[in-house]
Formats: sequence, structure tokens, C-alpha cells
Amino acid sequence: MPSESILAYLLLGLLHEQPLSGYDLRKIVLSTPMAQFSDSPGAIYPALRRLVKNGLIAPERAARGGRRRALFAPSRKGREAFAAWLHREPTRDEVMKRWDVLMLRLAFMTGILRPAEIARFFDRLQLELDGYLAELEAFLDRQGDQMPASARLAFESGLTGYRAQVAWARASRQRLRKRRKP
Amino acid sequence: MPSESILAYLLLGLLHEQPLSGYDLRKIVLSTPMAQFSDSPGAIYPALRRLVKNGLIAPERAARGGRRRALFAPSRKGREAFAAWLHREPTRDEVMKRWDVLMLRLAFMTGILRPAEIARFFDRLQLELDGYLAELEAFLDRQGDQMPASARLAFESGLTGYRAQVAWARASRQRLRKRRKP
DNA sequence: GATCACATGTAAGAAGTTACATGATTCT
DNA sequence: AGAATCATGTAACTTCTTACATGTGATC
Repeated sequence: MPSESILAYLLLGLLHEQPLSGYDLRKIVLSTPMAQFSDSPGAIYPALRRLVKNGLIAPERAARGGRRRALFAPSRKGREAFAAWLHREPTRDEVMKRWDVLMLRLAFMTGILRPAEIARFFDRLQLELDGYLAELEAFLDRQGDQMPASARLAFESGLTGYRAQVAWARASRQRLRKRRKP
Repeated sequence: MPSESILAYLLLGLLHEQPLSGYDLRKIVLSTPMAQFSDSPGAIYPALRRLVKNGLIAPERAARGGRRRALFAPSRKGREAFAAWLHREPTRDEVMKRWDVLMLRLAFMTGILRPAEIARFFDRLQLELDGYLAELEAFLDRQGDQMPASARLAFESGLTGYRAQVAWARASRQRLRKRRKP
């Protein structure tokens, strides 16, 4: 079962709400601030064709009178693959290098995962976040003195960012709990 | 003049302090938390060869008795190219999608750029950061209500992160000013 | 002498980038 | 009709990933 690219999952997720064309998808990706993903036709159209080839989406003949537009909708297999992707537990590696992907997964969870599963995502996230933050702080203790001034500033940018995310995760988790028993 | 890949600039920067082998570079990248960059041999060795081909680094014959190790050091052209890279002004696009690259540049500045130039980097950074944050907040005002709950959380993670970076940038800029007149 | 860590490399393939190409439809 | 925009696509190139290959010096 070939794992899809991030962009492919993004497209697959967008298609869950309604059938869309490649052009629609490009516009959405372009106008959505949370996606630093590619809106170039050279990325989107090949990704769509891969999804079709793998049976995760299927073209819908749009009888719409206007221009030719190939609308795509996820297949059952596509929905399953997407749900499986959302179910993946956040790893330390993702926390370190692919925070954007974690947030992309989170963004799509409502309506597909149950609240308890979203809570589990947050639990895992907090665990790995805390662990990584501890690593960073240990590194600062060991190496902080020897770092050039600007390197230290850059490092502190990272620290600051992760500390903010820890606070965000705690607050979000809290809010989830409240919403479930209002 | 072909612009190098990010990884190539990272290697070029590391070589500024002392001649290193590909293996050394891999170990440094692997053990340094601020780099989410690749430490795989399939990325590093080709990148080194590109740098050699472009005349930015040159091998040093290490007469060291031990194992064969190809040590590389930056050429004059390499130092110039690296300084030019550090001099690039932060763009909105980089603030949005390549924060890691901006921090990589910052990390290497001490000793190569003058304090006033580093201050300028921060000024530009604050400008683009403020601008982008305003964009995000405007987006939230417009679309916030219609966002699914988890999408909203993911969006807020971004907001939180950028707000933290704004504070970090302000504090860092402040510290720079102090350090210059102690 | 066998084995392990060091050190460098390559081959195949995935995926994205830039830039261009091509029609169709709507607008003026 | 001519221009602009919609909509899809392709070609060439770059870079990274994964996985394997190779040899050498150190270690037991």
C-alpha cells in the first residue's frame, strides 16, 4: 500500500467536503494561509493523477454546462486511507521536523475522528512535545555557552516556538474536554 | 550563478569554522537540534560534490595518518557566496514557509556580518512578521466562524507560534542594541 | 582473522519547481 | 473578433529518500 505524499493527503482531505476540480484545489491551497503547500499545477495535477491511479479518488463527470472541469471525489478506499492517515500517532520526528503536517492532520479531524480520538492525538502530541523540549533545554545547558551569539538567538527562537506550542496544546486539550461536557 | 540548495549553504557554513569531512558534517547535522536538514549520505555527498564543482569549496589533502578522509574548506568564492546568502533580506514568503531557513541564516551571522547588518535582518524580519500576523488575524476574522473546530485549533497553533516569534524578535533586537554599547 | 565502526559513494525513484503549451469559454 | 481568464497538462531539472555497495582501519 503506497503511502501518499503530504500534498496528496491535503487534496484528499479537501475533496472530503465536496467534489472539486484541480483548479478549485489550487485556488483553495493558494488562498488558505495554513498551507505552505504547493499550489503549482506541476504539483497538483500529477498528484491528482496518482490518487486516481491508486484508486483513492475518482473523476465525476460534471454535466455542468460551462467549461470542462474534471471534478474528483474520494472513493471508499480513499476515505479509509485518509482516516488511517488522521489516525497516525504523532511521532517525535514529526514534532521536530514536520509540525506543519501534524497541524494539517489536526485541521481535518473534525467530522472524521471522534472526540476521544482527537484527545488521544493531543495526549501523544503533548508527550512528544514535552520530550523534545526537554532535549532542547538539555542541549542548551550543555552547549549554550559555546554558541555564537546569533546561533544562540536562532536556537532561542526554536525554544520559544516550542514553548508556545506546549501552552497551546495544553489549552486546546482543555477546551476539548470542556466541549464534550458542556 | 546557480543558487545553492539550503543543505549546501548549511554545509558551507559549517565549513567556515574548520575543514571537515563529509562524515564529520553528517555527524554535526545529526547531533544538532536546530537542523531539520538531511544527514543522509545520499544528500550530503552529492551536495559536497556540487559545491566543489561550483568552486565554492575545495578538498584539502589530509595527510593525517588515519583513515582516508576528504576534508573540505570554503574557497574565497565560497565565502563570498555564503556572505551574500546571509545578506539576503527576509521575505514574506520565507517568514510564511521557510522560517527554518531564516533561523539557519541567523545562526551563522555572528563573525561574518556586522552587528548593524544583523540588526537590519531583525528589522526586516519584524516588518514581515507583523505583516503576516496581521494577514492571519484578518483571515481569522473573516473565516473563523466557519472553520471546523479542529481546523480552528490548528490555525491557532500557527497564530500562537507567530505571536511567540514576534515577541522573540522584539526581545532579541533589544538585546542586540544593548550588547553593542555595554 | 573476523568483525565492527568508519567513511564514502551510487543507483533508482519520488516529488516538487519553473516554465511553457494548449484549448475552451467568457467578456468587451 | 480579440483579449482575458479558466483549466489542464507536460517537459526538463533539481534535490532528497531509501537502500545498497565498497573498502579500510581498528578491535577482539
